[in-house]
Parts: sequence; structure tokens; C-alpha cells
Amino acid sequence: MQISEIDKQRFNDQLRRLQLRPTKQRQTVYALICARDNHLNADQIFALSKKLLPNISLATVYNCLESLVDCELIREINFGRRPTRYETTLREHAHFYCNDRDELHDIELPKAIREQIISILPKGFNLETMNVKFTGTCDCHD
Amino acid sequence: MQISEIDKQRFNDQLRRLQLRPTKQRQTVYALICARDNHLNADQIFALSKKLLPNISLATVYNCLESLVDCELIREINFGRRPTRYETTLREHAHFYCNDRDELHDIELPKAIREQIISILPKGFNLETMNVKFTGTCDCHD
DNA sequence: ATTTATAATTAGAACAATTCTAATTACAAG
DNA sequence: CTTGTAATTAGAATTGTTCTAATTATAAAT
Repeated sequence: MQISEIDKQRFNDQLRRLQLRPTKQRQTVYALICARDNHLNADQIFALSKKLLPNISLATVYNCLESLVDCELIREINFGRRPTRYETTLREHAHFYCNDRDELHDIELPKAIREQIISILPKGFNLETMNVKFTGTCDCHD
Repeated sequence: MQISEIDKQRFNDQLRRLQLRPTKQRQTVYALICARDNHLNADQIFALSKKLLPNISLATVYNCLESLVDCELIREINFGRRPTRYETTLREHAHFYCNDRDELHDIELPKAIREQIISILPKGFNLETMNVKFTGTCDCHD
């Protein structure tokens, strides 16, 4: 469980930008999220990180997640009131939540469509984030 | 605090369809959501309904909301992990959450764009719901 | 290296939103 | 009317997350 050299660079840079320290807890949490992009939640990250850092606490996992979100290394995804999940911040995309399997899938969102969606916002609305979310069932047996 | 005749019809029909009874608690909760479309949450509905039915309990409000959602008279809206809000099920639209004022705004979503968005779903994804959500700040001083 | 200031971690308590439980009340069908 | 079922109620329990206060780690400045 290591983060790649390229990611390590980004990891340090982004944290330092906010005067945050690249601790081993943060590194481990980030590495886990990068490694398995199946959109882990805090409990899952806690369980996995415990294998690597047996003394880590759930509060630390939440703290790490918060700072990683703050410095934009990761992003939160919420569906309804299910536990928040986390993903590395890569290209923009939509999400599909499969009710059957309680699993999240990334859906490619073409830039043109994204721009069209944003264009529906009337004057006076100052955009910060935009999300497209689907729910349903799917045939993915991965 | 009454629901209009037209709504009352719809109210009875939709509930009966699922063998659910049109109780005064359900009616009151529904009426409140219809009356003020400022996207109330459970606590707010509880507070308002208490003025009309002093003995109503929070559990009942949650129960009512659940049955009204089940029979599709109302719909849930979630932004992040903020309390769930409720709206009457009218035309399809997007939502804008204003961080400054903790308020929700409906945004018109043209059918053509809606269809374009849905078209990005690859084969194997069986759509149930689709949502477009924005966050940011706004100039609305209503 | 050593000190010092600050940031991060930790365990556990606290919290907010929601759901569950068991008892009571209301309703609808026969 | 009676009887079975559904709905309501109060309060306890649960879930996911945040807070608190004490301890430990880190970075900067001697």
C-alpha cells in the first residue's frame, strides 16, 4: 500500500499549500482511496488503514478525510443519507448508485453536456459545484 | 392550512393505491409541504404541524413523510449530509443549494437537456432516478 | 542537536438526524 | 358492534459524524 511517486508529489504539494503536514496517517488514507477506486466510506477506510497503522483511530480517519478534501486531493460523494464516500479528484464525471449492490459507478460526462447543464443556471446564481447523479440497478458483476 | 380540492383528490388516490389511509396527520404534513414550497425538513414540518395537531410526534412526521414518498406525493432532496428536505412532486427540475443562506432553489431543467444527460448512461445501467444539483451562493433576497 | 511552538493524533464522549420498539388508538370490513 | 389491521405515539436506540481534552509528532529557530 504505497502511493505512486507522481501522486506523492501531488500529495505533498497540495497539503503544503494549506500548511498541512503530510503525516503517515494522511498518506495511508490517501493511498487507500487512490488504490481502490471503489469509493470507500469512512468505516471501510478505517478498517483497511488499521491493518497498516494499528493505532489509528476513527476520529483520525475523519480528520484526514477532512484535510484531504480541503486541499482538494479527494472529493466527497453523497447519495441520499448513505455514508459519505470518497474518491480521488480526477476528471469530472457523473455517478450512478446501484441500489441492488450498494455500489457506486463513475459515468463519463462529456464536457459539452456539462457546459449545457451549467448554462441552465439563471443570472444571480453563483456556481461552486455541479453534480449529476443517477440511481437504479445495473448489470455490472465486477 | 388546507390542501386544495384538486390536491385532496390526488392525495386520496395516491394513498389508496398503496392501501394507505388518508389520516389527518398525513394530510397535515402534505398540506404543509404543498403550502410552502421552501423545501421544509422534518424538524420544520414537525414544528409547524404541532400548531395544528398539538399531539403529533416527530416519529409520526417521519412515518408520514415515508408513506407520502412511497406513494409519490412528495420527494426527498438531499444535499451533502444536511437534513433531508421535502417537496411536492411536480415537473422535473434541478436544485441549487445556497451555502450562504442554507436555502434550496428550484432550477428549470429543459426536457431536451434532461434527455441528453440520461443518454450518457452506458448499456447495462437501469435508470430509476436522475438528479442535477448545484451548490454555490445566490443573490436571491426573497 | 535541543528547544519551542504549533499541528496532528487519539479515545471516548457528544451530537444530529433518523429509525426502531412496544403500547395505545383509530379505522374499515364483515 | 366486533374484530383485524393500520397508524400514531413517546421514548429508546442507532448511525454516521463531530467535538473535547490530553498526548504525541512535526517543523522552525536557535
